[in-house]
Amino acid sequence: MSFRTVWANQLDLSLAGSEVTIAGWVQRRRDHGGLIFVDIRDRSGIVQVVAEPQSAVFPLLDGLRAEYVVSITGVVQKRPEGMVNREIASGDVEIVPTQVRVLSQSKTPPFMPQEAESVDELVRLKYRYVDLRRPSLFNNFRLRDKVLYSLRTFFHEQGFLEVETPALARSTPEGARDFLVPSRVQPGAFYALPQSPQIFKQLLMVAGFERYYQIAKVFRDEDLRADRQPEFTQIDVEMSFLEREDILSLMEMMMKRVFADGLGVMLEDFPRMSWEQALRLYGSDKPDLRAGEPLVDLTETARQLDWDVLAKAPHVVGAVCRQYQPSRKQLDQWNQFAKDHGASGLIWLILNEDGIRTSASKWLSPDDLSRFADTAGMRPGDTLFLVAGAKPLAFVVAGQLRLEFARQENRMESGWKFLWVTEFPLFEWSEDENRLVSAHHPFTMPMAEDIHLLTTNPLAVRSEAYDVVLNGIELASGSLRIYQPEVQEKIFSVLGLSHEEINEKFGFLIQAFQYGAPPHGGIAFGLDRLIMLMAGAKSLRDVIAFPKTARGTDPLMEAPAPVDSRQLDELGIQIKPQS
RNA sequence: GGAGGCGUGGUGUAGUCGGCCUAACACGCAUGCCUGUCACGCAUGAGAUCACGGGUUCGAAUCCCGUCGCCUCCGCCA
Repeated sequence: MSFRTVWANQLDLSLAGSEVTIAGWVQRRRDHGGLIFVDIRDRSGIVQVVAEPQSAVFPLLDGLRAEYVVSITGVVQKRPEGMVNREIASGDVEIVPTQVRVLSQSKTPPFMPQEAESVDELVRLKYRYVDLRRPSLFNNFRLRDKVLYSLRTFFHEQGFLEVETPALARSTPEGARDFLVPSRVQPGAFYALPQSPQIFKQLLMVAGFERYYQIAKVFRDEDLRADRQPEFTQIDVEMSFLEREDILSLMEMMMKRVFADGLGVMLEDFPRMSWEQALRLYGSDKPDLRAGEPLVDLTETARQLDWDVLAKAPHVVGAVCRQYQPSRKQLDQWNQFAKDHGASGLIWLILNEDGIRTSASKWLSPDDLSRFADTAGMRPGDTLFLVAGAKPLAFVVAGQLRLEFARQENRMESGWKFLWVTEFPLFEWSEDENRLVSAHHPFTMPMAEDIHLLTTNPLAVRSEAYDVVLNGIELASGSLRIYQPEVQEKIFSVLGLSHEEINEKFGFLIQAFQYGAPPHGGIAFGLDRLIMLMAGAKSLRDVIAFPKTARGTDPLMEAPAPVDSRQLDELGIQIKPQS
């Protein structure tokens, strides 16, 4: 006797009269004294079982409680006239049981799966297996599986090999804090869990694998957010003998395939934008194209003024809010918003049929005002916010204002707004360390036309790096890699790494590149973020089966946890008392 | 490292400017009644260290100090 012959959502009128066996959990029991209804839930849906007192299995149904696991055999019966439930797939029918097997009893659960939505997340994580029973969560994993299947099919068709790389690797400088794993065999030495399989995948290119991918777990010991977990999954890709364009179009094809297979959505071609453009047009390296029009650069218009605050500002950036007439209080709030984000203040212009109101009426003539309004493309009813300041700041603040306005006023367009951001700077200045650091990572290839600036003006050097941005979220990041050892050494020296450090940290990579490295490049997508966006989930926790809390703990296993002193002894580790 | 929000039966909340709280309501749970429900209905009942520790007070869920936990954001995340 099998546990199950059909899924709950397969039951419909076509099966009326036939005998079936269903298996699942008791979702609810409705006891009418003489008549008992029991809803049975499996991962496909729900079906109603009904029994009258004269039924041989009536006492068994009577004894069922929430979340008992049962297998029920019975005859599918068309529901009486007017008793159809349109809410569930099997709502036309019900099962009249002939055999009820209680496979497993359940204690009263801390919460019912169907009410979990409103339950405290800590409780849900502690009883994650109950939480995961609710369809809305389960469906995220169905989608995740679909996407992974689609990805693997795509990669396989395109000649990629799925290759696993070590989880026990070595700590590398630069980048996020590593999770360390002590070695027992080499006392005092540590492995590091990979922040990405970066070096391994490049070594695979040197090895001639040509096209590699991996659904790779990676680890970063940094503080967490709704969209950040300490361990997460990357779609890691690397390929040889391809130009940047080839890589971008292949990866774009991949995303289109995934959205078609996963959601039935046909994506349009992704627009391209340089990092410089992204900053100037959206004040961000991950523009959200749903949030309306780009910023307007009004620096030139400001130059003509007598008023130094604007005329002498390095940049004056405008954000146009269409059909928006803010109140006095709202204007104050926007001003505070700008200050909170580092601007010295905010100038506003409100255009109406009867003229322009402004916070700068003392300094700007009517002519000045209309020049601004014209240049910014204002129409009656619009509000223009101006931010003056230095290069990144003025754009960034205006960009954040643009975003926040769209959010607050519900102006976000719907849909999937992808874009490529390219030509990132190769280096950034680190105030903390008082030195240049890699913007992407130290193996990123500089753009050929900028190589001559490496020593003279390194901050102006652009790189062959590219990001995929979806709805304002960084989804993927990649680059062409340096494959000439002399260029790599040059980069290391600009980064201020000594030969000893280079040899100690990256010697193996430099050495590998001396044995025939092909031109290569790659990219890594955040799989969890992708699924989160596709599923419309608010947190990564909703697309990871057993996620960690914001403090990095797992309430279910109660990890991390202290270990036995014998384990520490074996590792030669002593715990310092907390000060 | 910093900021904010939250913490009251199993779950969700009310009560929080000190007393009428011997802590309320809904869901859940238990028992009984009920033959067409699907958030079944009705009745009865059990169930609470008011996160933890300290303090103020005649009196603390409520005020003060500290700690812990959860969530969100900034820093951080090549």
